[in-house]
Amino acid sequence: MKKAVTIRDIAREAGVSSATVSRFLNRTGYVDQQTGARISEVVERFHYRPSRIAQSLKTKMSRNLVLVVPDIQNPFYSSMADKIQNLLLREGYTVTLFDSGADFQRELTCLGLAESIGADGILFASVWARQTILNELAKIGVPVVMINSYGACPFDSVHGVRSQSTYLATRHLIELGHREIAFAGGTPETAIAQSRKNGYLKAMKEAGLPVRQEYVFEMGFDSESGRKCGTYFSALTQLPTAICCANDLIALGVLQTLLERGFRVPQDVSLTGVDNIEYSDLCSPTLTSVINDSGEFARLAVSALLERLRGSYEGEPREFLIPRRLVKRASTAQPQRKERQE
Amino acid sequence: MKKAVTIRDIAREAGVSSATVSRFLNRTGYVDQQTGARISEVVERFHYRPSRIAQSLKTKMSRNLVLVVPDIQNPFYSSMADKIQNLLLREGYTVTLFDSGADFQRELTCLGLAESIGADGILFASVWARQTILNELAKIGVPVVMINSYGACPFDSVHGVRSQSTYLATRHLIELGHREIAFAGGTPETAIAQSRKNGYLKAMKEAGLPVRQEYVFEMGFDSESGRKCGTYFSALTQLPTAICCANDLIALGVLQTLLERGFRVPQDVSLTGVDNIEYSDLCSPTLTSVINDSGEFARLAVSALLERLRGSYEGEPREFLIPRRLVKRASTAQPQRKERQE
DNA sequence: TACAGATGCGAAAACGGTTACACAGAAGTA
DNA sequence: TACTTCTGTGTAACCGTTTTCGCATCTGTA
Repeated sequence: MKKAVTIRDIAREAGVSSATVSRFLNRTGYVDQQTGARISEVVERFHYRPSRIAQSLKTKMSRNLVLVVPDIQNPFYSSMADKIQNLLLREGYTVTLFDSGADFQRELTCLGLAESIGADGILFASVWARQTILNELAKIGVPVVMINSYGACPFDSVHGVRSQSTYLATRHLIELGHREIAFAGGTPETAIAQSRKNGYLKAMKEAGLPVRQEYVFEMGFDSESGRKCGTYFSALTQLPTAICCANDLIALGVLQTLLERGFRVPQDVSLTGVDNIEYSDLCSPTLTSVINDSGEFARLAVSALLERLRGSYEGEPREFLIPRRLVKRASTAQPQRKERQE
Repeated sequence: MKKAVTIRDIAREAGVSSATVSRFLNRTGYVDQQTGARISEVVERFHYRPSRIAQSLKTKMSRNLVLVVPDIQNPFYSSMADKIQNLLLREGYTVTLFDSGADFQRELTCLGLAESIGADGILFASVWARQTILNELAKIGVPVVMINSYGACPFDSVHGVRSQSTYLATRHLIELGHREIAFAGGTPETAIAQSRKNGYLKAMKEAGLPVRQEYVFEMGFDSESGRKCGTYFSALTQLPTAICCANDLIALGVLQTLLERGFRVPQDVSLTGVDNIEYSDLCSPTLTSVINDSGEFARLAVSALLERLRGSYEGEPREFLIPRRLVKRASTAQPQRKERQE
């Protein structure tokens, strides 16, 4: 039902052996000009394409890599996925993309799949980079690059400077004069949520500002969570003057909810996000954010993986840090409401 | 360097033949309780996973499908991709995702790749569904479902009702009282851009409204194009009172540019998009749009493809039409400026 | 002339599974 | 009892490549 034409068909038609065809196609070993031309012609005429599957079986190289992301609908990841795919395609690799839904079990499932489809390597943006996961990865035995999974691991990894994003955002808010700064966090217990929260806490602590229990709200990393978050904060008797969000999607959700409720941004409350996704510059007010350069993530992750695949680097696990930079936009301003009276 | 443990290792260890192991693993043919348990144990102990590659070679089924989209960063497609992937994973299929960048040559490249990796089927959101492409698809010889590629084709296809989206949007604007309605189109010459433009033209014609040359601007389907578009329109001596955009990304770009230039939306100009992406409800003013249910696209496309794969449907190509629905939001209102004086 | 190396090619053995076929014993049935 | 059918298993061929040998020629050089 599928392909009918094999290398042997080509060989027969061209009057040579399949070995010669193979050698010609892969430019490995000698083959006569004439013969080559003949093969070439037959290949063309038969619309022959060698079966990657058979090749993989023989060479134990599938030239297929697996990329696992927690949420392909998050623009940071879709943009990164896009760039990774382009970079790898150029090197002759295809990419099988899995969306783990930020779920621990599904992350494991994805790894199982990665193993059975015979991926040559794995790019893993894991939010649950626990021991179980790391063990599983080790068992598979192919090169791995961890993306955005904070925490020690025996693989190459690329991520932003730990806690820097929310730290920068919170510092910015503090410098503007805010004292009542809330935090809208991501999926609790994940390393990345932890890291983002720590950045906020660190900045607050450094400034000698207290962190009020009710000013920390943690849900998920999507805009829906942001909405819930916005609902929660706007229901407080005392609205914070600023909210530092763990990423832009959350911030957008918060932003919308606040506007719906009649609050003004940034007059009533300032807002910051992280990732600098396209939409943080398309909403209004535009969103102050922290650049998380998905292209840079892609480039570093891919080049690290390629080096491992080629064997051009075989040393200790490397850690690639990507510096962030704050982008001030319209959603942050000096606090205009009176400080709350105690 | 990669996997070492094969089915024969398991067989030897369990004291049976590889045939029995295979039968047990695939629940095909009889195998004794005891024997099964023994195999199971060995499989576990050796952390054995059958090689999908070898399986594919033998069965001529890779259980891998290819999905080609024009722009994975477009939320409509990333959302659709996500849903498609989930649906197919449940059926035991993995999906390899390609981003064609809405480029004709790359669409061809993707098909070539799909063929060589031995995809069992193809879900193809093609913007260039021309004869060359259709021929190539036919040559591959696996089931194909075309997504959003208007125009006759010999494969199952799923798309919105032709021209309906922008037609609904334009009608809405007309009903609000607009007469000077501009159109911000997508990549010219693509079938989908054509279709969207036709919807606009049709509504205008029906209402007896003239379409002014300078009120039609066509670029691409992304927000950057939208920005260019916004710049263009705002430079006109006479701004239209409404702009119908070919999708939400364009609309968001237009929206931002207009706001930057000091125009008010919808007071100075009303704006509509298509797709109803998440962000059309997160920006402000929220964007009037036309629902393009990516989940419905995913479901229909997947079920059509599965039927073909299983052979449970083998008849003529089917065309699945997905109806749209307008979502009125804050970006559209009655025109408030005086009609232009001629 | 003789020999080493380069060139061109084919036979056949893998790679790791699936499956058609064969066979034997157990169970059911007439 | 004699037959069929059902169970349970092994042998071996095969899927479409790559690749190791080995064997010819051909070329250049001493």
